[in-house]
Amino acid sequence: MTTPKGIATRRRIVEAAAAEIRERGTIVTTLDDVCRRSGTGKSQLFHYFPEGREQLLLAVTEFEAERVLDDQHPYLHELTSRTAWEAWRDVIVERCRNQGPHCPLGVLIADVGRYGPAARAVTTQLIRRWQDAVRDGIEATQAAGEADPSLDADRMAAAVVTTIQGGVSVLLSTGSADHLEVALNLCLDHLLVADVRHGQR
Amino acid sequence: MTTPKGIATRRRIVEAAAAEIRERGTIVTTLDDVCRRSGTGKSQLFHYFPEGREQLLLAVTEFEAERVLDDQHPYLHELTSRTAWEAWRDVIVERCRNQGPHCPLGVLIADVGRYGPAARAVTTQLIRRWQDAVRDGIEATQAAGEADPSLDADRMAAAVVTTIQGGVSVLLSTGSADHLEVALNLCLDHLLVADVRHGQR
DNA sequence: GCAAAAATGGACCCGCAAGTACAGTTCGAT
DNA sequence: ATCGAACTGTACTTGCGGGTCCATTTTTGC
Repeated sequence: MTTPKGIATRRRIVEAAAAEIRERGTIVTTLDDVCRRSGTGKSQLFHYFPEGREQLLLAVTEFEAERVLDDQHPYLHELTSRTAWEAWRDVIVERCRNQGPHCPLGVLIADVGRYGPAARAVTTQLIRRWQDAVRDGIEATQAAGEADPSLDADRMAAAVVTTIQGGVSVLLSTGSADHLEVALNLCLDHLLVADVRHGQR
Repeated sequence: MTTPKGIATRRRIVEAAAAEIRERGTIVTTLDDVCRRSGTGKSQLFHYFPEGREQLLLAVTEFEAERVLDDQHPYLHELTSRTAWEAWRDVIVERCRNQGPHCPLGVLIADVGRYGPAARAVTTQLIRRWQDAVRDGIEATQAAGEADPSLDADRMAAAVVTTIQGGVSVLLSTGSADHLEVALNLCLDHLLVADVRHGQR
């Protein structure tokens, strides 16, 4: 049905679209932009995405969701100590600060995820998967005795994910990642068992 | 320059646009939709908003921001006791749950606030004002001895606002307000001095 | 009452971007 | 080598939505 060449082309289209959307936003990204950037024509685009724009957007959503999870994977799988959590926080904050409004995650949730129910399903699943990974981390940390054992891990994970979402949301509105940092710190303070340092920052 | 009648018309236009946007989203709301709903024609619209769509969007942003703050005002100004905080939380959660994706706040931040720097400035200011109000509440609660006095009120307020944002953001993606509730609960747990009940919910 | 300004109705224009048609080319299996 | 399927290029159509024009009606200040 599809040759390697076809697969490669399709992939190029999705990547181009994802990049374009990340850099300039969903609304302003046109199919011609995508074609230009991927070095293809509309005929290819509609060949691989017969349903047109919406279908492409969905593919981009899935692509970016995978990217986000892959990106987080190495950190999420060693969340067992306070230092690991703080390192993770630093990565997130620093990445958001650098990428600003081009953060894939932000674009994904706040932008792409609202183009039809299919895309929403993908983002919902992304949140779920992410939350699961965080939950595992919390449980591991509790097992290691570094986190408050009385906390419900899944609820705490939900709160963490929500907090990140909020930080990104504020980032998109104000351009500053400070809220993200502050709110995440608060989460960690609440999660990790109190030790010497209990002031801010 | 403008007669009462004109003011009324302008107002109708803004309200119609706001409603349309709340219900169906910014991108899909067309000027003709607004005209139809407000019972006016394009000529009026461009009479009152010579700069066109963008100017209207800005007016809507300001309008909705004011609505949100007015809506919150009665609750925000008596945040002094644990019960008051919990009542406030309930109002927010319940309101979001009912309105679902039509929550003005959510649309405002995640949707409208991204159409041009002017609108973004308005949402930024909204966040700032809201955060200030929450901060006042936190300080009052601390003074009343019901909140952890070692917390930096402004930072805590930032975290609270961020959390709400996140909850709304997740709501828009998944349609569920559960994350909002869980995350807000966690915030309150962290803010209010520990008492008898320390489990979840 | 009456000019001037404000308000309104509705037809019109125009550009853009999504989507289509179709012809031509490359590939891959036999 | 060849035939059919997969792939690609280009030119086109079309609908929609932002924005304009102007003629007409209403309101306001005096």
